[in-house]
Amino acid sequence: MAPEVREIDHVLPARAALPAARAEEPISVGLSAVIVSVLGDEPMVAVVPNRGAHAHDAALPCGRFSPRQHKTLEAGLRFWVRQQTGIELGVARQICTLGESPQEEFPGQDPAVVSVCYLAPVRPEHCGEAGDATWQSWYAYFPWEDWRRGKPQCLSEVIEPRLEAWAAIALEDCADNADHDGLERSRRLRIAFGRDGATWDEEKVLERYELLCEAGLAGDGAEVIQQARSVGRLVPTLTHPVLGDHARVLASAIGELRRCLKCEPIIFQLMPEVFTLFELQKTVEAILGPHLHKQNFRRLVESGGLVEPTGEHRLRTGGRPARLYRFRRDVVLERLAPGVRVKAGRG
Amino acid sequence: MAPEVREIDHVLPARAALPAARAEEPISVGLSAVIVSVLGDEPMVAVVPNRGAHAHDAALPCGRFSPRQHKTLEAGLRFWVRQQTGIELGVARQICTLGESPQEEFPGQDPAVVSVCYLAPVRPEHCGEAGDATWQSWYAYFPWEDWRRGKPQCLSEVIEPRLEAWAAIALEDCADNADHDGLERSRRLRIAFGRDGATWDEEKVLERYELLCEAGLAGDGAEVIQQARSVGRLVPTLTHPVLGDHARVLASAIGELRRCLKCEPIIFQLMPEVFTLFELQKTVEAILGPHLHKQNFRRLVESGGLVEPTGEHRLRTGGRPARLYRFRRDVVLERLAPGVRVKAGRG
DNA sequence: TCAAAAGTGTTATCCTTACACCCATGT
DNA sequence: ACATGGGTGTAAGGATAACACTTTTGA
Repeated sequence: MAPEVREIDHVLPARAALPAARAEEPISVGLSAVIVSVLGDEPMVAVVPNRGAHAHDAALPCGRFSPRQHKTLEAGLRFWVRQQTGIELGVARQICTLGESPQEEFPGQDPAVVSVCYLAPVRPEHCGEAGDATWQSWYAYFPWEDWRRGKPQCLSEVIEPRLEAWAAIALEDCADNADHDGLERSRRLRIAFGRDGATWDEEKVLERYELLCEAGLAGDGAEVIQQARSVGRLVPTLTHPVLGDHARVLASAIGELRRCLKCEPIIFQLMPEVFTLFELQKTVEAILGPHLHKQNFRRLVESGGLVEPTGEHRLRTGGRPARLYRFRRDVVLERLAPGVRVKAGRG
Repeated sequence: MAPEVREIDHVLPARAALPAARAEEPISVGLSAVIVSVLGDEPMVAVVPNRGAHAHDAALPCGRFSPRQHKTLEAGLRFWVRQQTGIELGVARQICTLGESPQEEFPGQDPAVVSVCYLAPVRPEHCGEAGDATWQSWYAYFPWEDWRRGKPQCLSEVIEPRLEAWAAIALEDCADNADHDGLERSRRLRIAFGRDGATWDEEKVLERYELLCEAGLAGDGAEVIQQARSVGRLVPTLTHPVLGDHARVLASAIGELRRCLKCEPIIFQLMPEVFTLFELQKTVEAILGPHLHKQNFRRLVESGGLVEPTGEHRLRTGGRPARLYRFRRDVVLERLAPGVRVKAGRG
């Protein structure tokens, strides 16, 4: 073949001459990181102060991908995270790529942005110094996801009634095109929020957040906080700090973490080298909600070959000294989906 | 805030003045689609003729994302797929985003490419006219993944011996830095290919492909085809047609499909509106490999509420007429992970 | 008549769930 | 002493895997 044929061609074999395919169109590629850890039984995410134009209190660590400087997307991510938080990431897994169109008001001025988003678990012992970054409980952003003390108040008292109303309105307004909005809304509600006999699925974090946004209950959030205050009782407000588009990314990341907790040993990337089974359970529960009672959880994890005792013990646990355990790295050779196989649903 | 503050800032809050963050650097964003279907018990992927410089016989349908023309990444994807194959996509799920650095030989000439890749299942009845595209069995690219007739020959006779050798060489060469290459290699081999007592995990398609590439057994492929022929018997060659980087994408997509088959009703996006349980089983087996015998599969899927009988029957099945079934869309309201819960492993 | 596929029924086994109960430490 | 968490045993229940067997068609 002729030498002037360009590498790019194997990715774009056909119709490269169409206007849609001009290379000159400037696109910038962003990288964002959801850096999670569990500190003192609380699931945390690293956020950095936001200096942008929007009324967001904080943002996820992020930056622009520069192919000249970084060989891979992940290398770029590590660079920005190191820069902004001082954290040296271990593993990072891609969760999604979002496209954001340029603002209508300033056409041609902003390059369009595509954001590649990552989930990066960090052990608690590496969370000490984090530069400008701070750790924030992720339930501060999504209080309805926190079932550790039973069903959250804000769900029953604020979210559910208002979502029902929102679905009902749609039913009246467009009763004719049923499968489009009306029926769809209440159906989505049932699925995402476990209404009406359906079960709450802790993995559907993004679905729930998107419904709340559509219903005006999350997103910019101002309206909701007022609503919550007007109830007159102590009601958790929805979305204290505002993350803007990054809230969607955080929601995806939480969902993904909850999902893969069950079939991969990813939980051990959030644990210190040695730990007690109780600590492990608390960490799992921080992420998923309460699930198993002690005895069964222990059996599950020990007889499942996920952990092995170190022989050491930990004193001052509040009770009897506890055996210390470590992750048994060989599980991945023996079992097929070596996660914490807690059953989705109550426990 | 001042009006000249740009929208982009909320994505890039910090250190925007660093050289790494220049907006002028040209990056092009590609979109690729792995369009899968199951035609006559064979899992297929849509490929288009490759007009590029490389010796690839074909490529996945793909194109460049143009934010001016398409509101979202998915809209862009649909555009290119329609253009190149005539197929109107139903659902499409993102599977990964790959970064590809510019070629060293032509510095500054090629804009760097980031590819966002999608998996799109298509029903067999929509596969008739596909423009320039053709349907290719995905096992043509990855014959070692096809366990429908037992363990594939090419695995035992070509791949396994050569991979073992490849791992052994590394062990000798660098016996000192054990955890880096040597031990790593044989460990990865065990995990990906189920060697040495470990079980074959059908979901690890990408891991296997990457190992084969590293070992020189896949990728450009020429060497392997020679090897396979030299055996003298009828041995399936590895990677007949060559897809270049798109093979990685295809591998990811197959893995993802196999994964989510088990916990989502995605299989029904590959089935016609009505079908027999046998057809359903054949489709599942085409994707995963053989797993359950008939009776248990039927019970699983029927008592699991995934399907409901239509009341109709299909004649000329080769045997007794079979009941026709349809997908019960309400499962998603009742069950938590409503997939075809076939156990990973033999059946 | 036979092969092939559709169906029915039953049993053994494993895994999960749930409950009851004892142990060791710090306050 | 008692609260708190650590740790053991065991029985009930449900889901799955494996088996054997009958039915109905087309060639």
